[in-house]
Amino acid sequence: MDKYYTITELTREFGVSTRTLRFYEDEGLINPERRGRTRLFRPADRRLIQEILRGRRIGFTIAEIRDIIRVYKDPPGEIGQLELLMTKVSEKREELRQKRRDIEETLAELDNVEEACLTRLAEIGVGT
Amino acid sequence: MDKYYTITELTREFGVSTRTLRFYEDEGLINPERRGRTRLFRPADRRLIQEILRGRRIGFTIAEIRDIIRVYKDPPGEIGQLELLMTKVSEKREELRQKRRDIEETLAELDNVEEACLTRLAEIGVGT
DNA sequence: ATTGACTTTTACGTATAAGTCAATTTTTCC
DNA sequence: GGAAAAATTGACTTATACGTAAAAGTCAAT
Repeated sequence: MDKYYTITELTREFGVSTRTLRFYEDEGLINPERRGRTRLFRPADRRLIQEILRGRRIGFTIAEIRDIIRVYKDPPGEIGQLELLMTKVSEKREELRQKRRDIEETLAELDNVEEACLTRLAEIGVGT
Repeated sequence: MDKYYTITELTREFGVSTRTLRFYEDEGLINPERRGRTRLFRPADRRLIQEILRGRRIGFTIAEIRDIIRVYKDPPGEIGQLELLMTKVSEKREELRQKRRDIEETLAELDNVEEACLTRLAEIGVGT
């Protein structure tokens, strides 16, 4: 049987527009099959879209996401390319760790904001 | 004495341009003092800039950063406003937690990418 | 064969968050 | 006090990631 998805099924599941998925195809991130002109998304495409959106949430650019995806499909054969890629991977890793720290700190700050709100609410609530 | 910083000191420290800091001022995120027309940044401004850049790294928009900053300066007096803010805080918290999960997963993936590279390198290395 | 819901392509438009440039002040330093 | 360095402003430009509109094509069901 080999299940496939229509474009709108996926837009609904992931909360994106058809334009977005077609854009990702134009950018070479996904390559759904076709029946006539209509795109047929396979489970593999669906998983890829999940990855793309995850990258997007983290703030990767399309180009960066493309780089990462490409390695899975087809790790480069040239030593220079491989080393370049590994350097990039290291950089990304550092960047992500920094982001994680940023997130931790901001989460702590949100706690403060919330507390300030509660205090203020209490002040107002008592007075009335 | 009360130390203050010039705009270029801060641009160097944080790796942003003067235009960026002025942009943040235009957007109402910071309010450095002036001596004549020249901006004088106090430690408080500096800390604020750190926060702004942290927010930026995480991917917050200027508007969102402004919202968060505003609460510190001046928590709103209206109950409705406070409740609205707390709702936003909750949403942000969820968003950040999602982002943290995304980061964890992507870090794990980068490990795989790296391993694929190493494997490939070994393959090539042995053959030559 | 028509309706309705969906999908396609192409092309141009838009918002965000700055970056760039150039022309002036302003400050600093000797 | 005058040159050099630094800072300011306004206007314009840029890149990314889609949005939107138009004009057809597709398909299943009535």
